[in-house]
Amino acid sequence: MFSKACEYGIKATIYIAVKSMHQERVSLKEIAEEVDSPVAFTAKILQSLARHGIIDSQKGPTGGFQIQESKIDAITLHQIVHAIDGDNIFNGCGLGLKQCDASKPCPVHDKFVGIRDNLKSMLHNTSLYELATGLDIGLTHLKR
Amino acid sequence: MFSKACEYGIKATIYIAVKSMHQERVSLKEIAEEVDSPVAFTAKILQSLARHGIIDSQKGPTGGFQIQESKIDAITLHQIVHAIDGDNIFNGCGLGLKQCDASKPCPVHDKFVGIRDNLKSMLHNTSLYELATGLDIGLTHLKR
DNA sequence: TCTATTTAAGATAAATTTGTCCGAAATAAG
DNA sequence: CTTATTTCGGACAAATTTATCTTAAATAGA
Ligand code: FES
Ligand code: FES
Repeated sequence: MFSKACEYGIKATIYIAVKSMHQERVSLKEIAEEVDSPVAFTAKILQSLARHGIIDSQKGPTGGFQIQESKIDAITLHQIVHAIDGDNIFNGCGLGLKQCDASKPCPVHDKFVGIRDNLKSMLHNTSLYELATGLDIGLTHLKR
Repeated sequence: MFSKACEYGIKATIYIAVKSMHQERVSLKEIAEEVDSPVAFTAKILQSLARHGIIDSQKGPTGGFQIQESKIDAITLHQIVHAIDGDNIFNGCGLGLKQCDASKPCPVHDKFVGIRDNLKSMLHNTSLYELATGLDIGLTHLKR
Protein backbone atom coordinates (compact mmCIF):
# COMPACT_ATOMS: atom_id res chain seq x y z
CA MET A 1 0.00 0.00 0.00
CA PHE A 2 2.57 2.55 1.15
CA SER A 3 6.29 2.35 0.44
CA LYS A 4 8.70 1.46 3.22
CA ALA A 5 9.95 5.05 3.08
CA CYS A 6 6.41 6.24 3.70
CA GLU A 7 5.80 3.81 6.54
CA TYR A 8 8.98 4.93 8.27
CA GLY A 9 8.18 8.57 7.54
CA ILE A 10 4.73 8.37 9.07
CA LYS A 11 5.93 6.60 12.19
CA ALA A 12 8.85 8.98 12.61
CA THR A 13 6.65 12.03 12.21
CA ILE A 14 4.20 10.77 14.80
CA TYR A 15 7.02 10.09 17.23
CA ILE A 16 8.52 13.53 16.68
CA ALA A 17 5.08 15.06 17.22
CA VAL A 18 4.66 13.33 20.57
CA LYS A 19 8.00 14.64 21.75
CA SER A 20 7.32 18.09 20.36
CA MET A 21 4.09 18.25 22.33
CA HIS A 22 6.27 17.82 25.39
CA GLN A 23 8.65 20.53 24.19
CA GLU A 24 11.38 18.03 23.42
CA ARG A 25 13.60 17.85 20.40
CA VAL A 26 14.59 14.32 19.37
CA SER A 27 17.65 12.90 17.63
CA LEU A 28 17.76 10.76 14.52
CA LYS A 29 19.21 7.90 16.52
CA GLU A 30 16.38 7.92 19.02
CA ILE A 31 13.77 8.16 16.29
CA ALA A 32 15.15 5.19 14.35
CA GLU A 33 15.32 3.23 17.58
CA GLU A 34 11.74 3.97 18.60
CA VAL A 35 10.35 3.53 15.14
CA ASP A 36 12.33 0.37 14.35
CA SER A 37 13.76 1.72 11.11
CA PRO A 38 17.26 1.76 9.58
CA VAL A 39 19.08 4.86 10.83
CA ALA A 40 20.64 6.18 7.61
CA PHE A 41 17.53 5.52 5.54
CA THR A 42 15.42 7.27 8.13
CA ALA A 43 17.79 10.23 7.90
CA LYS A 44 17.04 10.55 4.19
CA ILE A 45 13.32 10.47 4.77
CA LEU A 46 13.51 13.04 7.54
CA GLN A 47 15.62 15.32 5.35
CA SER A 48 12.92 15.12 2.74
CA LEU A 49 10.17 15.85 5.24
CA ALA A 50 12.19 18.82 6.47
CA ARG A 51 12.55 20.16 2.93
CA HIS A 52 8.80 19.77 2.53
CA GLY A 53 8.37 21.94 5.61
CA ILE A 54 6.59 19.25 7.61
CA ILE A 55 9.26 18.93 10.29
CA ASP A 56 12.10 21.16 11.47
CA SER A 57 15.69 20.06 11.89
CA GLN A 58 18.55 21.50 13.88
CA LYS A 59 22.21 20.57 13.56
CA GLY A 60 24.83 20.33 16.25
CA PRO A 61 24.87 19.11 19.84
CA THR A 62 21.36 19.29 21.34
CA GLY A 63 20.20 19.25 17.72
CA GLY A 64 17.57 16.97 16.30
CA PHE A 65 14.06 17.08 14.88
CA GLN A 66 10.89 18.72 16.05
CA ILE A 67 7.57 20.04 14.84
CA GLN A 68 6.16 23.42 15.70
CA GLU A 69 3.45 22.75 18.20
CA SER A 70 1.06 25.09 16.46
CA LYS A 71 1.36 23.02 13.27
CA ILE A 72 0.81 19.56 14.71
CA ASP A 73 -2.90 20.04 14.63
CA ALA A 74 -2.92 21.16 11.00
CA ILE A 75 -0.65 18.50 9.53
CA THR A 76 -2.54 15.60 7.99
CA LEU A 77 -1.54 12.09 7.05
CA HIS A 78 -2.27 13.13 3.49
CA GLN A 79 0.50 15.71 3.57
CA ILE A 80 3.02 13.19 4.85
CA VAL A 81 2.10 10.49 2.35
CA HIS A 82 2.02 12.99 -0.48
CA ALA A 83 5.44 14.34 0.44
CA ILE A 84 7.02 10.90 0.35
CA ASP A 85 5.04 8.77 -2.10
CA GLY A 86 3.71 11.47 -4.39
CA ASP A 87 0.16 11.53 -5.68
CA ASN A 88 0.01 8.42 -7.83
CA ILE A 89 -1.80 6.57 -5.06
CA PHE A 90 -4.42 9.31 -4.98
CA ASN A 91 -5.00 9.80 -8.68
CA GLY A 92 -3.41 6.89 -10.52
CA CYS A 93 -5.30 4.10 -12.27
CA GLY A 94 -5.65 0.87 -10.31
CA LEU A 95 -4.49 -1.13 -13.32
CA GLY A 96 -1.65 1.19 -14.24
CA LEU A 97 -3.17 2.93 -17.25
CA LYS A 98 -1.27 6.12 -17.97
CA GLN A 99 -4.26 8.21 -17.05
CA CYS A 100 -7.29 7.46 -14.88
CA ASP A 101 -10.25 9.03 -16.60
CA ALA A 102 -13.92 8.15 -16.30
CA SER A 103 -14.38 8.92 -19.97
CA LYS A 104 -12.15 6.00 -20.95
CA PRO A 105 -12.17 3.85 -17.84
CA CYS A 106 -10.27 0.64 -17.18
CA PRO A 107 -12.30 -2.41 -16.14
CA VAL A 108 -11.96 -1.72 -12.42
CA HIS A 109 -12.33 2.05 -12.57
CA ASP A 110 -15.82 2.37 -11.09
CA LYS A 111 -15.06 -0.02 -8.26
CA PHE A 112 -11.58 1.32 -7.64
CA VAL A 113 -12.35 5.02 -7.49
CA GLY A 114 -14.51 4.49 -4.44
CA ILE A 115 -11.73 2.79 -2.52
CA ARG A 116 -9.20 5.37 -3.63
CA ASP A 117 -11.42 8.26 -2.58
CA ASN A 118 -12.05 6.58 0.75
CA LEU A 119 -8.35 6.37 1.34
CA LYS A 120 -7.82 9.92 0.22
CA SER A 121 -10.45 11.38 2.52
CA MET A 122 -9.29 9.21 5.41
CA LEU A 123 -5.78 10.59 5.01
CA HIS A 124 -7.14 14.12 4.65
CA ASN A 125 -9.24 13.80 7.77
CA THR A 126 -6.57 12.28 9.96
CA SER A 127 -4.48 14.83 11.80
CA LEU A 128 -1.03 14.30 13.16
CA TYR A 129 -2.39 15.55 16.46
CA GLU A 130 -4.79 12.70 16.96
CA LEU A 131 -2.23 10.10 15.93
CA ALA A 132 0.35 11.56 18.30
CA THR A 133 -2.14 11.75 21.14
CA GLY A 134 -3.09 8.10 20.73
CA LEU A 135 0.54 7.13 20.90
CA ASP A 136 1.29 9.43 23.81
CA ILE A 137 -1.41 7.98 26.04
CA GLY A 138 -0.31 4.45 25.22
CA LEU A 139 -3.32 3.52 23.12
CA THR A 140 -1.21 2.75 20.05
CA HIS A 141 2.30 1.49 19.30
CA LEU A 142 5.08 1.97 16.77
CA LYS A 143 6.82 -1.35 17.12
CA ARG A 144 5.82 -4.98 17.33
CA MET B 1 -1.39 -0.18 -4.67
CA PHE B 2 -0.94 -3.34 -6.72
CA SER B 3 2.36 -4.54 -8.13
CA LYS B 4 3.03 -4.27 -11.86
CA ALA B 5 2.81 -8.05 -12.03
CA CYS B 6 -0.65 -7.87 -10.51
CA GLU B 7 -1.81 -5.10 -12.83
CA TYR B 8 -0.67 -7.07 -15.86
CA GLY B 9 -2.16 -10.26 -14.44
CA ILE B 10 -5.57 -8.70 -13.88
CA LYS B 11 -5.70 -7.16 -17.33
CA ALA B 12 -4.52 -10.35 -19.00
CA THR B 13 -7.05 -12.46 -17.14
CA ILE B 14 -9.88 -10.16 -18.13
CA TYR B 15 -8.79 -10.27 -21.76
CA ILE B 16 -8.54 -14.07 -21.72
CA ALA B 17 -11.99 -14.23 -20.16
CA VAL B 18 -13.52 -12.12 -22.93
CA LYS B 19 -12.04 -14.39 -25.56
CA SER B 20 -13.02 -17.52 -23.66
CA MET B 21 -16.61 -16.33 -23.54
CA HIS B 22 -16.43 -16.38 -27.34
CA GLN B 23 -14.89 -19.87 -27.30
CA GLU B 24 -11.52 -18.58 -28.40
CA ARG B 25 -8.12 -19.50 -27.07
CA VAL B 26 -5.59 -16.67 -27.13
CA SER B 27 -1.81 -16.58 -27.46
CA LEU B 28 0.68 -14.93 -25.16
CA LYS B 29 1.71 -12.59 -27.93
CA GLU B 30 -1.82 -11.36 -28.51
CA ILE B 31 -2.43 -10.93 -24.79
CA ALA B 32 0.70 -8.86 -24.24
CA GLU B 33 -0.24 -6.77 -27.26
CA GLU B 34 -3.78 -6.09 -26.10
CA VAL B 35 -2.82 -5.54 -22.50
CA ASP B 36 0.21 -3.38 -23.26
CA SER B 37 2.57 -5.47 -21.17
CA PRO B 38 6.08 -6.87 -21.75
CA VAL B 39 5.75 -10.27 -23.43
CA ALA B 40 8.22 -12.34 -21.42
CA PHE B 41 7.18 -10.87 -18.10
CA THR B 42 3.55 -11.51 -18.94
CA ALA B 43 4.46 -15.12 -19.71
CA LYS B 44 5.77 -15.52 -16.16
CA ILE B 45 2.63 -14.11 -14.66
CA LEU B 46 0.38 -16.29 -16.80
CA GLN B 47 2.39 -19.38 -15.85
CA SER B 48 1.79 -18.52 -12.23
CA LEU B 49 -1.92 -17.97 -12.77
CA ALA B 50 -2.07 -21.31 -14.57
CA ARG B 51 -0.35 -23.05 -11.66
CA HIS B 52 -2.89 -21.43 -9.35
CA GLY B 53 -5.62 -22.98 -11.47
CA ILE B 54 -7.14 -19.65 -12.47
CA ILE B 55 -6.42 -20.00 -16.18
CA ASP B 56 -5.64 -22.98 -18.44
CA SER B 57 -2.72 -23.16 -20.83
CA GLN B 58 -2.08 -25.31 -23.86
CA LYS B 59 1.24 -25.75 -25.62
CA GLY B 60 1.91 -26.19 -29.29
CA PRO B 61 0.42 -24.74 -32.47
CA THR B 62 -3.13 -23.50 -31.85
CA GLY B 63 -2.08 -23.40 -28.20
CA GLY B 64 -2.56 -20.49 -25.86
CA PHE B 65 -4.55 -19.49 -22.79
CA GLN B 66 -8.19 -19.80 -21.89
CA ILE B 67 -10.55 -19.99 -18.95
CA GLN B 68 -13.28 -22.57 -18.54
CA GLU B 69 -16.47 -20.72 -19.26
CA SER B 70 -18.17 -22.23 -16.27
CA LYS B 71 -15.50 -20.75 -13.97
CA ILE B 72 -15.50 -17.18 -15.27
CA ASP B 73 -18.49 -16.34 -13.16
CA ALA B 74 -16.93 -17.74 -10.00
CA ILE B 75 -13.47 -16.21 -10.29
CA THR B 76 -13.08 -13.01 -8.28
CA LEU B 77 -10.59 -10.18 -8.41
CA HIS B 78 -9.61 -11.26 -4.93
CA GLN B 79 -8.43 -14.64 -6.20
CA ILE B 80 -6.30 -13.04 -8.89
CA VAL B 81 -4.72 -10.46 -6.61
CA HIS B 82 -4.14 -13.05 -3.91
CA ALA B 83 -2.48 -15.42 -6.38
CA ILE B 84 -0.02 -12.77 -7.52
CA ASP B 85 0.51 -10.33 -4.65
CA GLY B 86 -0.22 -12.63 -1.72
CA ASP B 87 -2.27 -11.57 1.25
CA ASN B 88 -0.16 -8.85 2.82
CA ILE B 89 -2.40 -6.22 1.27
CA PHE B 90 -5.43 -7.85 2.89
CA ASN B 91 -4.06 -8.49 6.35
CA GLY B 92 -0.84 -6.52 6.72
CA CYS B 93 -0.38 -3.46 8.91
CA GLY B 94 -0.59 -0.12 7.12
CA LEU B 95 2.61 1.01 8.82
CA GLY B 96 4.48 -2.23 8.30
CA LEU B 97 4.32 -3.66 11.82
CA LYS B 98 5.05 -7.37 11.72
CA GLN B 99 1.52 -8.16 12.78
CA CYS B 100 -1.71 -6.18 12.52
CA ASP B 101 -3.60 -6.77 15.69
CA ALA B 102 -6.28 -4.65 17.33
CA SER B 103 -4.93 -5.60 20.74
CA LYS B 104 -1.67 -3.78 20.03
CA PRO B 105 -2.61 -1.42 17.23
CA CYS B 106 -0.39 0.96 15.32
CA PRO B 107 -1.43 4.62 15.24
CA VAL B 108 -3.42 4.27 12.02
CA HIS B 109 -4.93 0.86 12.73
CA ASP B 110 -8.51 1.93 13.38
CA LYS B 111 -8.60 4.20 10.37
CA PHE B 112 -6.74 1.82 8.12
CA VAL B 113 -8.67 -1.34 8.80
CA GLY B 114 -11.79 0.23 7.33
CA ILE B 115 -10.07 1.05 4.06
CA ARG B 116 -8.44 -2.35 3.89
CA ASP B 117 -11.72 -4.14 4.53
CA ASN B 118 -13.40 -2.01 1.89
CA LEU B 119 -10.79 -3.05 -0.60
CA LYS B 120 -11.03 -6.66 0.43
CA SER B 121 -14.78 -6.86 0.06
CA MET B 122 -14.68 -4.95 -3.21
CA LEU B 123 -12.24 -7.51 -4.61
CA HIS B 124 -14.32 -10.36 -3.20
CA ASN B 125 -17.49 -9.00 -4.71
CA THR B 126 -16.09 -8.30 -8.15
CA SER B 127 -16.35 -11.22 -10.53
CA LEU B 128 -14.24 -11.80 -13.56
CA TYR B 129 -17.49 -12.15 -15.45
CA GLU B 130 -18.62 -8.58 -14.91
CA LEU B 131 -15.19 -7.17 -15.70
CA ALA B 132 -14.98 -9.19 -18.90
CA THR B 133 -18.49 -8.19 -19.92
CA GLY B 134 -17.74 -4.52 -19.47
CA LEU B 135 -14.69 -4.86 -21.65
CA ASP B 136 -16.50 -6.97 -24.24
CA ILE B 137 -19.26 -4.45 -24.81
CA GLY B 138 -16.75 -1.61 -25.12
CA LEU B 139 -17.58 0.07 -21.85
CA THR B 140 -14.06 -0.27 -20.48
CA HIS B 141 -10.53 -0.38 -21.87
CA LEU B 142 -7.20 -2.09 -21.20
CA LYS B 143 -4.90 0.45 -22.81
CA ARG B 144 -4.54 4.19 -22.83
C1' DT C 1 39.20 28.91 19.23
C1' DC C 2 38.79 24.03 19.56
C1' DT C 3 36.26 19.92 20.08
C1' DA C 4 32.50 16.95 20.15
C1' DT C 5 27.99 16.19 18.39
C1' DT C 6 24.38 16.19 15.21
C1' DT C 7 22.07 16.76 10.65
C1' DA C 8 22.95 17.37 5.25
C1' DA C 9 24.30 15.56 1.02
C1' DG C 10 26.09 12.69 -2.28
C1' DA C 11 28.16 8.33 -3.57
C1' DT C 12 27.81 3.57 -3.12
C1' DA C 13 25.83 -0.99 -2.15
C1' DA C 14 22.29 -4.52 -1.33
C1' DA C 15 17.75 -6.29 -2.11
C1' DT C 16 13.64 -6.57 -4.61
C1' DT C 17 10.88 -6.04 -8.54
C1' DT C 18 10.55 -5.82 -13.26
C1' DG C 19 11.92 -7.43 -17.55
C1' DT C 20 14.71 -10.49 -21.10
C1' DC C 21 16.81 -14.59 -23.20
C1' DC C 22 17.30 -19.17 -24.42
C1' DG C 23 16.81 -24.04 -24.57
C1' DA C 24 13.39 -27.70 -23.33
C1' DA C 25 8.91 -29.81 -23.64
C1' DA C 26 4.50 -30.32 -25.71
C1' DT C 27 1.66 -30.70 -29.70
C1' DA C 28 -0.71 -29.86 -34.20
C1' DA C 29 -0.18 -30.67 -38.98
C1' DG C 30 2.06 -32.16 -43.12
C1' DC D 1 8.68 -38.86 -38.37
C1' DT D 2 9.64 -34.16 -39.06
C1' DT D 3 8.79 -29.49 -38.61
C1' DA D 4 6.81 -25.39 -36.99
C1' DT D 5 4.58 -23.26 -33.20
C1' DT D 6 3.60 -22.34 -28.60
C1' DT D 7 4.05 -22.50 -23.52
C1' DC D 8 7.48 -23.80 -19.57
C1' DG D 9 11.42 -23.15 -16.74
C1' DG D 10 15.49 -21.44 -15.32
C1' DA D 11 19.22 -18.27 -15.78
C1' DC D 12 20.31 -13.69 -16.59
C1' DA D 13 19.92 -8.46 -16.76
C1' DA D 14 18.02 -3.89 -15.87
C1' DA D 15 15.56 -0.77 -13.03
C1' DT D 16 13.81 0.67 -8.79
C1' DT D 17 13.61 0.73 -3.94
C1' DT D 18 15.79 0.15 0.27
C1' DA D 19 19.80 0.70 2.97
C1' DT D 20 24.73 2.12 4.04
C1' DC D 21 28.95 4.86 4.17
C1' DT D 22 31.70 8.88 4.10
C1' DT D 23 32.59 13.63 4.19
C1' DA D 24 30.88 18.25 4.89
C1' DA D 25 28.39 21.82 7.37
C1' DA D 26 26.32 23.66 11.44
C1' DT D 27 26.43 24.58 16.31
C1' DA D 28 26.67 24.11 21.40
C1' DG D 29 29.82 24.20 24.98
C1' DA D 30 34.44 23.97 27.07
S1 FES E 1 -8.97 4.24 -15.27
FE1 FES E 1 -8.26 2.62 -14.02
S2 FES E 1 -8.90 3.31 -12.08
FE2 FES E 1 -9.61 4.91 -13.34
S1 FES F 1 -1.65 -2.60 13.42
FE1 FES F 1 -1.22 -1.22 11.84
S2 FES F 1 -2.98 -1.42 10.63
FE2 FES F 1 -3.42 -2.79 12.21
